[in-house]
This record gives sequence, structure tokens and C-alpha cells, in this order.
Amino acid sequence: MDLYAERGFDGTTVAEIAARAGLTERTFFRYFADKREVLFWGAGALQNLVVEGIAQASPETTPLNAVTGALEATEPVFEERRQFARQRQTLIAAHAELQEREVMKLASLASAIAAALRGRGVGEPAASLTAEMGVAVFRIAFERWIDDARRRDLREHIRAALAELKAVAAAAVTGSSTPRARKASRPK
Amino acid sequence: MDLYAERGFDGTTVAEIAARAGLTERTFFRYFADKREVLFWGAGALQNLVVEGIAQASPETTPLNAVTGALEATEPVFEERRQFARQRQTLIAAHAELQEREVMKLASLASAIAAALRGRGVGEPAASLTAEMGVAVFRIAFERWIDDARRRDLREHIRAALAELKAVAAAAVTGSSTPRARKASRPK
DNA sequence: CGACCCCATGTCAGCCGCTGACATGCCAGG
DNA sequence: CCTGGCATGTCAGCGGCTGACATGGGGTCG
Repeated sequence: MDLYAERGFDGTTVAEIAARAGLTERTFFRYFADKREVLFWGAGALQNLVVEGIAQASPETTPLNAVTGALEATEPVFEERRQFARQRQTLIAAHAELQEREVMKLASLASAIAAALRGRGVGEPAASLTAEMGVAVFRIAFERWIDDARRRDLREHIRAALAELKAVAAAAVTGSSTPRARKASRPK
Repeated sequence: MDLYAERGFDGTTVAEIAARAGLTERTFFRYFADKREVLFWGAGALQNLVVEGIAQASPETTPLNAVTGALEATEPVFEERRQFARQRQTLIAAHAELQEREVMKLASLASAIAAALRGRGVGEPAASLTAEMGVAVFRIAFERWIDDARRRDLREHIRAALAELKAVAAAAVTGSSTPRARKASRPK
């Protein structure tokens, strides 16, 4: 992170990273598949956490709610790390190659969630769609949590985003052409 | 495509691609940012199509319906290209690097859609969430269209996926813990 | 009609990411 | 004390990707 911050992502060579860590370039590549991966350490663990959360949800829980519930449960992982998350996001936002990786991790999360839902008996187009919605909610919530001046909880942001999503979907149900569309979504 | 099919993606060198096209490696890189990009030719055009579609939708149309409507309108682009699309998907499915790029294109599409929605006055968390839902629907629909033995229209698949999504979201609204959850989603 | 310019392409050299093959050294268990 | 395994290092090399400069062909303008 230090190096990436100092000289930018492109400006940093793997040899330098390795050196600063007191290692060889070769060793770096034994731990990380590539230069980007080092910024996504722990994504796998997070994914497992979510998957387990879904598996353990009470069987009466609705699929989408099970997903967002499990996502809320990751909150302790991020608390305390807001500052770090912020730095990381800015770095990623500045480099397409990093966005690719980020978005890929989210896709992988979505597919793991879909699998977990199937494990609960949810059928197929539904499982994937639900997973996708859950991830969308999380992504938005995370973004807003990162730069929320009022420092509200990640969970609150997740709940808010979820509510918004439900509203949008519901609006689309009633009218294929009703002017009642936009209603929630207060800015800022 | 031929080369990638013959010797795999990794096994193909840019020099070879360029040669087969009667060009220099250097020239290849003047047209494509990298080795992967050549498989995503036209993604930009598609994105524009969708954005325009949204902008032109009647103002009474609900956001989500405007999005899926615009997506349906891309159907002519894909018709006739099913075989090609299939090959492409298998190739992508086999290589993580290609999935990254694919998923990135979808993310970019989502963010363009969100912008288009904002242009219609949709507020912010709603715009992004709607865009994300639209892309999710499209992704699923596309997948199913590609290997639909009954050769149904892309539009049909989009409509089906959209219906399913609405059902899932609606189910989650009524009960935070109602056992009524799963209901749609017939397999196969 | 020739001078000129622009743009597409080619040439060349070089950096750096990433990999395979092999060597070395430390630590644990018998 | 030997031995086998595992983490790390060394080395050489491929190939993606880039910057700088050269070349040529087609169109424009004086």
C-alpha cells in the first residue's frame, strides 16, 4: 500500500514490493498470483463468511433477506478499517486493471452466494438473480459507508440500500408505464 | 477467434494474431489496448445503443422497465450471431483473465445505464441499483439464450428473467421471515 | 503540378510481469 | 544424526506492452 501510494500502481515494480518486504520477486509470486492480487488479500475469507451466514439463516427467511443478513454480519470485519478501505478504494478507482480485479471478486462472491442459495433449495434463475441483487446492495452500501461523514454503521447502509432496491422493483411491478416511478432516493 | 480456438488463449501470441491478420504486433496494439480486448470489439457500440434506448423511453416509463426495454432492443444485434456468441462464451468461461474483462464491460455498462437514468431524473441510490438489476437480468437472459435448445428470442428470456427478479424482490418485501419465499423458478 | 502534410503502418530497443527448473538451507521427526 | 519436506533464493527466458523514430502513400493547397 505504501509503495502504491508513493509511486502509483504502475510506477511500482514487483521487485520493489518484494524488496521492501524483505523478499525476492519470485517469492512474491508464490504468494500472490499477480501484482494486483496483493490488494485483495482476504477476499476469500470474506466470501466464506457470507456463504456460511446464508447457510445458517433460519429456513423461513426469504432468500434476499438471508443474503443481505449475511452481508450485514460482515460488519465487524470492516469496522476499524474505514480509513484503510478508503485509501484502497481511491487507488482502485484510479486504475482500470484494479477495477477489473475488484469487479471480478464481486462476481465470484455473487456466484458463491447463488450456490449457497441453491443449497437452501432456491431454484435457478432466482438464485443467481437474488445473489446479484445482494451484491449490488452491498456494493452501493459499502461505497456510501466509506465516505459517510456521519460515520453510520455499514449495516445501516445495507438496510437502506436494500429498502431502496425493493422500492424500485415494486414500482416497476405496478406500472409498465405509470408516472409514479421515482419516489425514494433523497440525494446526499 | 480461429487462433484462440486452435491453440487456446494463452497459447496464442500477439505476434501470431498480427501475422495472421497481415499486420505487425505494434499495429495490433494500436487498435486494441491489450490481447484480450480484441474479443470485446463492439461492446462500446452496444453500450451506446442501450443508453440511447433509455433516453428515448417515454417519460412515464418506470426506471427498471426503461432499462430492460432498452436491453430488449439490442436483440437484432445478436440474432444471427448465436453460434459466435456461444463460442465466445466458452472461451471466456475457460479463462479467468477474460472473465475479468467481460465482467468489467458489464460494470461499465451498468454505470452508463445509471448515468442515463440520472439523466431522466432518477435519484442516486436508485439509479445505480436499477442499473445493476437491469444488467443482472441481461446477463442471466443472455446466458440462457445462448444455450436454449428451443431457440427462443433473446427478448423472451429478458422478460422472463425480469419477471423472476420482480418476484424475488416482492417476496422479500412481504416477509422478513415468511416461509412463503421460493415460488417461481422452474428448473431447466 | 509539385511541395507538403497527415495518418497508418513498420522497425527497433527495452522494461517488466510472470514462469519453470533447479539449488540451498532450515526445521521436525525418527 | 540422518532424512525428508517446505520455504526461499537464483537464474534464465518468454512474451505483453510501450516509446521513439522512420517510411510511405493519398489528399490538399498554393
